[in-house]
This record gives sequence, C-alpha cells and structure tokens, in this order.
Amino acid sequence: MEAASSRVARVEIDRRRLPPEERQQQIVDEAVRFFAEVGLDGTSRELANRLGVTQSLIFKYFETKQDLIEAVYGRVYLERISPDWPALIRDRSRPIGERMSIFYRDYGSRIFDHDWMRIFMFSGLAGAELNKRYLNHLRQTLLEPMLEEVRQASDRRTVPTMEDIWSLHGGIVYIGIRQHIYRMPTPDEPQHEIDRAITRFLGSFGIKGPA
Amino acid sequence: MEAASSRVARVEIDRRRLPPEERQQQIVDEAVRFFAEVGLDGTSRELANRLGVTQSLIFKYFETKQDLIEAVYGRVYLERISPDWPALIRDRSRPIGERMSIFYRDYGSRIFDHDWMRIFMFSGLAGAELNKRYLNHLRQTLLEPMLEEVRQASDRRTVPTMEDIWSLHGGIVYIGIRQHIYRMPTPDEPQHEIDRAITRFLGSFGIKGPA
DNA sequence: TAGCTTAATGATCGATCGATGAACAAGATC
DNA sequence: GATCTTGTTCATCGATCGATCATTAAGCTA
Repeated sequence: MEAASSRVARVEIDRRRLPPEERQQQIVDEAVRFFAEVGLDGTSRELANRLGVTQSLIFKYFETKQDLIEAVYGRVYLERISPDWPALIRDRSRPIGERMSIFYRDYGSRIFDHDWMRIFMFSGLAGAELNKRYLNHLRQTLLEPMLEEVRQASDRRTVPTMEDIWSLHGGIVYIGIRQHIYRMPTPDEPQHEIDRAITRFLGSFGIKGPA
Repeated sequence: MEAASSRVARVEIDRRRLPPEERQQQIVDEAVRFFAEVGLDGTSRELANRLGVTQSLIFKYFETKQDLIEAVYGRVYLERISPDWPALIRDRSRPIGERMSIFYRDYGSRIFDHDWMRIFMFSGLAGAELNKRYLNHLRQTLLEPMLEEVRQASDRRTVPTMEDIWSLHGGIVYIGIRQHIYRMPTPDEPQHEIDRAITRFLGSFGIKGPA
C-alpha cells in the first residue's frame, strides 16, 4: 500500500470541500442508486455513509428529504424519452414494423435499467405524480400516434384499440419488471423477443412485422 | 347517536377479549389492507389504531414485525392459484383459445386485486422469496403446459417460445399494474381485452382464438 | 358472586429517524 | 504567511420506531 494521502491517488474518493454544484450532483447520483436499491425509506445516514460524508451535509444541499427525493425523480425522469421518437413513429417513408422495432429498441435501452425500473416502481407505489405524468406523456406523444399509424397501415378488417397498444407495451415492459423487480431470468438481449411481439401484434392487423 | 355501549350495537367494533385465533386472523386481515396501502414499512402503531387495539397487543400475537409480514405473505399467496387450472390447460377436448380465455378470466379475477397487486409488488422490491416461488410455480404448472398446448395446436410454421408466453402474460398482468400501482384508467371489465390479446397471440401461430 | 385465567392495556426502553446549529478547517485571496 | 469565505463536521434535539413487561380487567367456572 502506498501513502494514502498522495494527492493524485485520491482524485475520486476522500475529496473534501467540493464545489457546491459538483457536491449536489454527487449526492443525487448516489441517491438514485441508493433509493433504487433499498427504497425511498432509505435513511439519510446510510446514504451519507456511501458518499463518505456526514449526514448533516446532505441537509445543507436539500432542505428536506422529500426535496432530495424530488431531485432523484427529476434525474431518473430525464433522458428517458427521446424527442426524436414522435417523428420516428410518424415517418411513413419507413414500414410501421421497422419504426416500432427501432422505437422499442431505443426505448428498451433506456428503461431496462435497474435504477429507473425500481425507482419508477417505488414512486408508483408511493402515489407520486411522476408516474402519471410520465405515462400520460408517453401515451399522448408516442402510443396514440403509434395507434394511428398502425390503423393506417392495417387492412381495416379489425381495427386496433388503445388497449391493444397497452397490451403490446405491457408485454415488452414486463421483461424489465421480471428482471429488475422480481430478479428472474430474462433474455440478455431482448430485441429478438421485442421484434417477435411486434410482428405478432402487427400480423393480427394484416401488417408485416420486423421479424 | 344512540348509547354506544349497547351490547348488540357493537357486534363488529369495540369488542375486547377475542379468542386468540379470531384476534390473530383479524390482525392479519387488517395488516393485508394496511401494508398494501402504505407499504411494508407501515408502523405497528398505525396498524393498531386501525384495529382499535393497542400497539403492544400485536406483539402478543407476532413476536416480530417480520413474522407479521410473513403471515401477510402467506395470506395473499393463498387462493391465488387454483388447483383446477393445470387440468383446464391440458383439456384437449376444448379449443386452446377457449382454455386460455377461461384460465385468464379466472386468473384475472384473482390477481386484479388491489391488495394482492400492491403487496406482491412491495415484496418483490424488498427481495422476498415469495415472488420467485410464486412465479416459478406459475411457470412450471401453468405457463409451460400452456406453451406445450399452443405448440400442439399450432400450424408448426412458427413455433412459440416461453418468452412469447411471458409476453402475452405480461401484457395481461400489465392491466392490473396500471390500475393498482400507477392508478391509471383501465377497462372496467378486462375480459374483452384479454380475449383480444389471446386471439392475436394464437392467430400468429395459425390458431383460432376466443374473440 | 367470589375466584381464577388470560386477553388487553399502559408505561417505557433503547435505537434510529429527519433536521438544526455551533464549531471547525480547507482553500482561495491579498 | 495572515486573513477571510464557506464547505464540512460534530453534537444534539424532538419525534417515532419495534419491542418488553408489569398491571388491569373481561369473562368463564365453581
């Protein structure tokens, strides 16, 4: 072991007196991982231990614990929905099956995430508004346009409904729930199963799918 | 207001000195509703308030809070899987679509339940063994036989996989998750949507569905 | 109705929670 | 290198947690 106090040896850890913005970001980053693991009832003391700081320091950056949780909500909420997706869904120069495959590939890469899945579930159980806002936004900007596109591409013999879309969506999301909530075995790369689900879905409306 | 001490007027409430078995059952019943609402971190004092007894009484019937939670697990776990379902799934005198429709109608009537859905999710997030035992049992006794029956009934052009079954299952379960976890609007009577999902699923394997 | 069993209460313990404020010290400024 | 700013620590508060135990009283029995 070298001398622990070497300046360059502790670039990441054991640093004191950080700039406020950096410290605040560091707290939120660790809080996301911490609350995702133990739930929103995790204590400020254990979070402080993981950060290597004292518990009181957290309350220098967040007046209440609820403020910290709201900051965690904001962090996990961000970057989870791409602004490019609405245009992708409506891009009729590509087959609807290809559009849905690409969308759910990108979507899955963002939500099949341990921290996101668990914090989203914890906040949902706690009755937070985060979930309703997120799901309403998802429905209005992505799922309802997707429904319209599938209707346009269908053979009109049977017309898809919004609940049909939710069923497809739920079947895909359930992969992440099995993996991160129930900790059950799931496919390493779920794209193949996603494409199969999309193909089955589109096929029932007379549309060719991606798989 | 009448005299509150009337003997017949307080048949249900304000009864003291119950037989131990009756009191224990009463505590577990209320604990199921209580923990389903506020989570497994709900306090023994608030539970006692809802029961109209003192907090210390709960620890006369359960040595630790964890013992009470285990009793809650046992209560919600029971009666959630019918012993008749394996035979139903394998009953080839009926079309596979009809079998799956009946199964998921009965299954939905048991799991689209506020207390069950939430306690199952709370326990899953807490890492309890309940969820893995339940899902493994569900897979082995019901979903894998269902996969085999669908394969038998299919036109063999495309062969269904276990992940396909999970996708169908997840799409159905997701209705309950939207309703009881996220508290979003869902169909009052989901049987129609369930049958549509089954029909889409079977149709993609060349099988006629229930809807 | 007196006596006995025991279900239930009331008081309290030690630990832990979120939150507060005084004291300290790291690091920039001159 | 002395001084000042402020990020951080230390000590502590009141509330609340699960859990314990002596005391009380409901309800059966003789």
